[in-house]
Amino acid sequence: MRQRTKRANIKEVAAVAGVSTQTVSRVINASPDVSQETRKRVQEVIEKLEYRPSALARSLIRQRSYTLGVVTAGLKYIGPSRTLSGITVAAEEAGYALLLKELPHFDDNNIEPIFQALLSRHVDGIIWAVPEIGENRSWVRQRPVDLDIPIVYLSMEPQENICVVSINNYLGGRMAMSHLLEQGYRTIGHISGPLDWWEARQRKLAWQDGLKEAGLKVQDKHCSEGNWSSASGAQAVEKLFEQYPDMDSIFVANDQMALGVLQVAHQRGMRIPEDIGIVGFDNILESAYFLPALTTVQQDQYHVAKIAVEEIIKIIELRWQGLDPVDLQSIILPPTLVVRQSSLRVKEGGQKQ
Amino acid sequence: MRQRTKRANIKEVAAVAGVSTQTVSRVINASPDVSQETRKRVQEVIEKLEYRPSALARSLIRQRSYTLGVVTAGLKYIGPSRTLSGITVAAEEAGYALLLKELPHFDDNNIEPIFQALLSRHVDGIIWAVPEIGENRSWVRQRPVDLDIPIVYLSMEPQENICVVSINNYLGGRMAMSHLLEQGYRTIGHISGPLDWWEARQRKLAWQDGLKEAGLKVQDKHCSEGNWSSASGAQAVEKLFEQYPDMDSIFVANDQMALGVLQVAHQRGMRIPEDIGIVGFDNILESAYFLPALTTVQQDQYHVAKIAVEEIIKIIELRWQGLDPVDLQSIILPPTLVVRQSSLRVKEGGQKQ
DNA sequence: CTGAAAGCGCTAACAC
DNA sequence: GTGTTAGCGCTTTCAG
Repeated sequence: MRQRTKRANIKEVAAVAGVSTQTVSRVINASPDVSQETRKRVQEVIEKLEYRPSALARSLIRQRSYTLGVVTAGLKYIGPSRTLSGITVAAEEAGYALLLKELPHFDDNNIEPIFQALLSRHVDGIIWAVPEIGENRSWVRQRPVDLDIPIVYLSMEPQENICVVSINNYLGGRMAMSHLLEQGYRTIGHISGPLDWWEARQRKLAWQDGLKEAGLKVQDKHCSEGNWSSASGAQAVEKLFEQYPDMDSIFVANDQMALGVLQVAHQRGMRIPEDIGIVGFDNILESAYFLPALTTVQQDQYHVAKIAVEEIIKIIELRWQGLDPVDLQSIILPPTLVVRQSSLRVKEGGQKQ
Repeated sequence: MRQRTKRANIKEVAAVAGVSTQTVSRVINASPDVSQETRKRVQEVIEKLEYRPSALARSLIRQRSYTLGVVTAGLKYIGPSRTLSGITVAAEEAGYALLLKELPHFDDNNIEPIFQALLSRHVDGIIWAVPEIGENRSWVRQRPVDLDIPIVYLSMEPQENICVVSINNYLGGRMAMSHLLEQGYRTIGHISGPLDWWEARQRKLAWQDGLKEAGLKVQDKHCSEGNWSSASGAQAVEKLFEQYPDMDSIFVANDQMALGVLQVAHQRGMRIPEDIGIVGFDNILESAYFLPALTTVQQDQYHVAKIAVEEIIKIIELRWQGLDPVDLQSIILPPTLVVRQSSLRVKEGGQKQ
């Protein structure tokens, strides 16, 4: 019933055009060594037959697939999916296809099948977009050594001779702290992410160092650990109010937890930012509409992703030319602070509140 | 410096094991026609050489890649990425790899390059996970006809002889309306999504029909159109308060816009759910932590995705066996209502508020 | 049970 | 400029 036409291949085009497959190959690869007439004739046949070269066959013979493997985790959360979106945009721009794998858990360490699936499909490189958590990087020093393709890592502690592209989480935390201090807050608590996450540790460290440098004391009970969710933020802040009654502000390690904090503060009848100042991290789309609008540290995941794709392609190109880049460099990008009402205690002159 | 070992191929394995490549092929494909000893010897060599078959070469000769193309859009938003996550899980389970393409815009109609990129890499099927908007489906009746692989569509109006897997948006809207009516609300407004979205139209229709069936009147000025963002929700509700001062509740077409609504209502000193009841749609993770917690319609995107992957694989298998499924069926799944404080005006006995 | 030959769709290296 | 030969890594006949 349904008419399905099989896609034409290079042989058919060659036969119809009355040339060899090699000549067709030259035409589709824009080789200069073809006469005008031949080129035109072949192109017409290509049009007529709607011939499209097989990327698969090309990959096999060229030993180059123009495909990147992307390994991610927690796509149902907004951070990882924003990153992935940045990767798709950058890859499209660079003319690369994307083979996607999602780990079932953030701390999955069963990476062998992932690598095999990707390698058996001849990806030219891998972008490891899973955040560093616990021991889920234990393989990094071993695995890539016998790999003949490059890997670029996102969101992990930079190491010797691997390429990491990441936001500077520590700097972001310091920016949040400086802002709170400028606003006159002095007893600043912290709600951290899960401390087996590298990013969570970086942000917490910034809180500690920020206080220390301001000559303020840091105590364990001034910090509470959440799991990034709004629920955990609500729970953590309850605990913090108990352990640290004098607290006048909180640096919360992400926006979702900050949302939970806002809810609890509201229930307790606390005014924000007067009674308690709040700064989040991430700048998710909704944070401008929290009550009150949330001050937060913005990570430009699009930019990170773009750089990561460009970096890996650069390495692929170099290797292809036989030039192995001797020292792989990590790239750490600065975040930006987005000031909104939740922390704006000092009303400045022209300051839009 | 760095030692990179090229991956072994089937020839090397055959040579080392002292057999032909076909025998190796039989072993890796678990064919029964190999003697125990030969099999064992070959397997040992495979281990030693860490041989892994090339999926690429296999795809070429078998004309089957065990790879699905996924086309998505708006990955930076939570809906599309939850869907994608469901697809990755289901595909992994089924042993299929995923080639990912993201359209630059939701209403992109330049689909030819997308198809070519996917087809040239020999995907076995395509999951079109872009919501139906405006004319971005104009190609559906044409394009797939001359395609020799199946397509399954998500989030679109079911049509003859194509396979759509979707949540029943209309039913979800009706559930929201029934709930509000049960709670005694009578003057129910609606904030719709952009009406060029099929899903937005379905939800609005449910609002209209819900009112009509309850014997209540429907007026244009009782509805305002947003663009799914919190900002637009805030704007839409301002307009609605003006146009419909008697309004006692609002069915908002998604949770993000509902967040904007909550903010405006709060600023106006309105109590929720007493002065105004709010129901959202989507059940995003944060909605349980809005102020107050948001009643909403839950879409199980994981389930939709799982069904979609299973369906497409079923069709692929059938075609592979030469049995073209004559009539492609669409599958429409029911959502569920999640009741929270924002709409709970009637305090029942055992009802947890 | 095993192997030889052919070929999936394309391109590299060489002839002419 | 163009065609021929060989082969990427694998599987599918078909002999034996």
